[in-house]
Amino acid sequence: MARTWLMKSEPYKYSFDDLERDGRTPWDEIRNYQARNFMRDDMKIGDRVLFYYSNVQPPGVAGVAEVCSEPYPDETQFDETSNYHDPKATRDNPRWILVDVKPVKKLPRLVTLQEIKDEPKLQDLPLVRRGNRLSIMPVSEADADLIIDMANRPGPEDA
DNA sequence: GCCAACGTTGGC
DNA sequence: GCCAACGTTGGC
Repeated sequence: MARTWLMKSEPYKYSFDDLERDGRTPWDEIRNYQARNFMRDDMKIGDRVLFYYSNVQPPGVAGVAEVCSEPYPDETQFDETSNYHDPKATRDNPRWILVDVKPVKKLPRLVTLQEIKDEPKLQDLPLVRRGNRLSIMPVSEADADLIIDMANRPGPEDA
């Protein structure tokens, strides 16, 4: 049974438009064990992904993507010139594992964090809970469906 | 730019 | 294995 995930990206580094241009991308540079474990242990090809814009004004969900590879090592951990180089990682014993993601559809508009906070049905989303710093988190099918649905309705500022 | 809330590191 | 110090995330 396919699941849904929310994955954060800073759009000035990598946006949904970039993903559409590239066709697919390795979800690299994740250096958090919990986020890695989701990719390594729980994600399956075909799982749905909500592509979330963080660290911008306003933050929110911009598009739908899909997991499109088995887990494999993040190349940036082996690159000594990268900020994400991990001296303790080796080819035989890689520490950071990722999956590839491909675009499905850009949402008609951004569903903002504020809207998600204002929606009573979405209060169980890890995103709106205190101290959420996870860059990858599971989302229930119902919550994901609702967020996608919200993108097809007018935003609060259009009301 | 600030800072709260977290995760990680390393000395002990 | 504890925990203080430090670094990072990310909304505001």
